Amino acid sequence: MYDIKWIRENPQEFDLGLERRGLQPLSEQVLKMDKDYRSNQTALQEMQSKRNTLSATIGQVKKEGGDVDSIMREVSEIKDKMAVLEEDTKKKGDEIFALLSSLPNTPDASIPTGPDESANVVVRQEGVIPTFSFTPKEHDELGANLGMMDVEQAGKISGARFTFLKGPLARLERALGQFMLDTHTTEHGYMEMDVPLMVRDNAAFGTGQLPKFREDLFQTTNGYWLIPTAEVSLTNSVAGKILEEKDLPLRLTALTPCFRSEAGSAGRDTKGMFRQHQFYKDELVSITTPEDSFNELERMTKCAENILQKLGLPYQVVCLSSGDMSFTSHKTYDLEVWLPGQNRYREISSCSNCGAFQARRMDARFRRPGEKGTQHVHTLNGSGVAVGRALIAVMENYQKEDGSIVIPEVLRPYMGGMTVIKKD
RNA sequence: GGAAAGGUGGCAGAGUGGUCGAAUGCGGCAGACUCGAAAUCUGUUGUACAACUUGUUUGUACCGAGGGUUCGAAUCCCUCCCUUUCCGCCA
Repeated sequence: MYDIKWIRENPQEFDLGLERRGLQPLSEQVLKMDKDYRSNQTALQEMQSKRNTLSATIGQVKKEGGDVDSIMREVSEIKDKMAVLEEDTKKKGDEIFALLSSLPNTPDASIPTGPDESANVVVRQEGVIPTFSFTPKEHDELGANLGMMDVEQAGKISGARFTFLKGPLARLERALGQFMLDTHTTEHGYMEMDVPLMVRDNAAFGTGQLPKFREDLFQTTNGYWLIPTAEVSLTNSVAGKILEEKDLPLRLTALTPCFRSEAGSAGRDTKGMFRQHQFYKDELVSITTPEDSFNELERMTKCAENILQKLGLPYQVVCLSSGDMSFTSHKTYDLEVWLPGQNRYREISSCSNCGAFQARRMDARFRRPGEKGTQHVHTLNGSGVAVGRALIAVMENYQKEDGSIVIPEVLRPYMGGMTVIKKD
């Protein structure tokens, strides 16, 4: 959500941001709407002021036993005019709000401009891509051969994009989630949170899923939205609040299931459990001051990277281009993990600085000591990391020729000391 | 799900149609007293938007949310949300 005052002061910057997003300039239209709205508002306020004064006079005169008929008639006339103006003003205000809330965040000056992922820039690559003396298999084949992954049966009871995991493989997924959560809370200073998985409209609006992306979400029969990421609940934990500067940054993490309809991705990644309607993800959220948010983005990305490093998974960090970034983001780094079975890097995490974009939508503010008024906080979110995809990455990177999977050192304590998963 | 009582400023808590943005207490901030602190005393203390003469200015809105009644609503009416208590059900 844009700050209308900022648009008034930086119309050309506003248009440039839209252009980099592949959209038409709008500043002229927005400023015209804004001007009309404000002149309406001023006229309306003058009427309200007059009405208030006259009404107060009525009270006064009545007390003194005077005659109030003529004043009441006067107020009546004002009221009639007000009703019309009021309606028009509300309409104008709603139109501006609807337009502004449908526009994506401005891309930061530091990120590449481009229409889509082709313009993304690889920032760095870490880890060693493993070599195999055999042709490495994809995770779904490995899982099926082990007898621990059943997509077919899941399809029978739930349809496409669901999976059963069994035995040690199910435990490995749980181990990954616990390992991530423990690492973020004990080493990275994040506070563990347990959050609602179902939210109302206003929360989904706050983080930017609504109104534009409702078709990507699942909704219950009584109107709740299933969270597509814990970002929704974690970030909205400060919705409507005025925080103290000394309490920032807030660093929050939660391990939750995520629910996505995957409406726009029919036919993509249909094999195995790469793209599911339901998956676990450890989410990181930071609430910061405006001056700290860019440093926090670097820090958050490192926290997510640390998980992949500890797991011994090779990956690259990609700075997303203006055309590939999500709706709410100001700057985004994706972490792409190496998948030997697919022989390429695939997204496993996305860390974004949303600036004040979400904070304005949910009215999350902070106060500086000694300063009057409030400012919106900056919000950041990142996957730290997607658990289902981490499972895939571990399976494919740690596979042996006989189809067994070596368990990474850091996960063994979570696996009761088990070192390898093999068919029994 | 049934019944009842409620939702007021950072917190507690008055206010049931007319200078109520809202008493009072606590907290916060500033000052006095003090070598300093505590106690005490004095003052001050919400948010957002708009306007212009950009000011310790003026106006408007905000007492859970949205509607309504009225010349005038924190106060009356309707709908919704939330909280608490009791009952029922339940992991």
